[in-house]
Amino acid sequence: MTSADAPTRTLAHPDPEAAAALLEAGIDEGALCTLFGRCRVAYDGRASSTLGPGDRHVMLKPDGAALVHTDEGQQPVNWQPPGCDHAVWVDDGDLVVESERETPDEELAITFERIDHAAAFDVTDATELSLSGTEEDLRERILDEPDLVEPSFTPLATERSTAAGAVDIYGEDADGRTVVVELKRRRVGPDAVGQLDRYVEALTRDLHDDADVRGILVAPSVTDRARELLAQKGLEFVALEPPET
Amino acid sequence: MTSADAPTRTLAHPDPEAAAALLEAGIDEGALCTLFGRCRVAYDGRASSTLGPGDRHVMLKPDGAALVHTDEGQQPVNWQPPGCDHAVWVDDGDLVVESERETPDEELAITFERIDHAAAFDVTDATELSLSGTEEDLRERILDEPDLVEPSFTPLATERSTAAGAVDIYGEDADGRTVVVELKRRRVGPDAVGQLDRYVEALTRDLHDDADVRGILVAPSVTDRARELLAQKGLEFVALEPPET
DNA sequence: AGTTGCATCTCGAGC
DNA sequence: GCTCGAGGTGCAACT
Repeated sequence: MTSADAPTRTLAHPDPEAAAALLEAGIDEGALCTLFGRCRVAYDGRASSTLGPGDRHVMLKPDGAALVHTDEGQQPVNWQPPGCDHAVWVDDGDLVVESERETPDEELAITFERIDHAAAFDVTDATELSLSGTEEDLRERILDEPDLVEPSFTPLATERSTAAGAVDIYGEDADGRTVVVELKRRRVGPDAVGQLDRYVEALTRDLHDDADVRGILVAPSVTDRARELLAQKGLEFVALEPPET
Repeated sequence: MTSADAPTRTLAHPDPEAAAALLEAGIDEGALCTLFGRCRVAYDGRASSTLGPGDRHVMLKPDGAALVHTDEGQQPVNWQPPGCDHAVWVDDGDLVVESERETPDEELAITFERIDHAAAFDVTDATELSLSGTEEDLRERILDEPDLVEPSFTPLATERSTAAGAVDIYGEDADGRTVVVELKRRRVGPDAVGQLDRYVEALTRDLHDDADVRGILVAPSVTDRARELLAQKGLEFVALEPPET
């Protein structure tokens, strides 16, 4: 492991200048950089926020993302999306990390009054995540075995576009009636009913032949309120989960 | 800074046993722990996923959250929510980090074949984020100055409950007609129209006096499709943003 | 514990 | 670039 590769560089309790040098080099080289220490954070863009002094972990990604994590929560307390430009400097003895973008105009500024740790990691990761149990898996399950929706259900198209958007599965029932199927990988609430209702209304309008269009919500389960809404709208529910594999 | 405090402990290129010892101690003491190195990841719970070998940054929080970050994206490629139990051991020469919870039963397993860096940070952060530009700010703006919705609009309640859920602002117009206002802090699409429509229908039903209920969507702007849906449903739109401060 | 809706949601696909 | 909907969404408030 030669220093020319310099795959990982760390500094314990660096002064602001040393930390800034490490970060600048790391950002320049496409490294993933981290900081830990006591800092204040200010954000302004789609909204605005300020955060007083506290110990936090900061990550700067080579794609321009920035993350500020406290000791709690899965979500960062402050962040900046990929595509931002990171900049670092020393202001009045404090290390300042700024990450900004345009469209929308957003800026995140982190001011460290104490730096416990700084690091730059060379990172390569071409591997893609393999995920199962998604809505797409549920769709494939139904296309494989349409009777799971109801006997003699016939899928005719997926992602069929309507004036209200694309419906998950478009098909017809044993009597030749048009059926709109909306899929959800998990238990559904009122929003999913509204979505299905929009599609059914749009399709009824599109077909303009007064033939009633059936709407079926397919999900593992429904909340009470969603079930009431379904009844009100004359829509149906079929309990079905994505396959386990 | 004494070793009894041990506020920050780091290891460069530790062997699996040393890393495991650091992590175990850090988890035990409520420290925020990080790892960087080449690893594989497997998740099983609400869905299932696998991720082949690659360089990633792993964070274990004292509240039980776990985050696996690659070089790209704001979101972790794998994670575990707060409330999980972290466990660490060495298996066949590899460091294994596992984080699991029940309700729902979920498990995340990270296997390191190379460890570049391990750290444990003592972290305290009582500071709360101050955020502005939210939907609540928009609501307060309207309650302060109801004419922003329309002249002589009178708010009567916020979060008024209906059979379809709580409406943002419930009030009446200059003619005494019931008005339902749905607020959005940013540009709205079809989903927001569906939401407003649900509330208007529920309230019309609740009041059961055939007095028509007006529905007004208040947001910075609307998409074309949402505008069409509003027209179809006989709902209205008022352009208004959250205050800048 | 379950439900509901907001979020600086993020992210990807389609247009 | 915008739009739309999925997401292992997370998250807080409320029941």
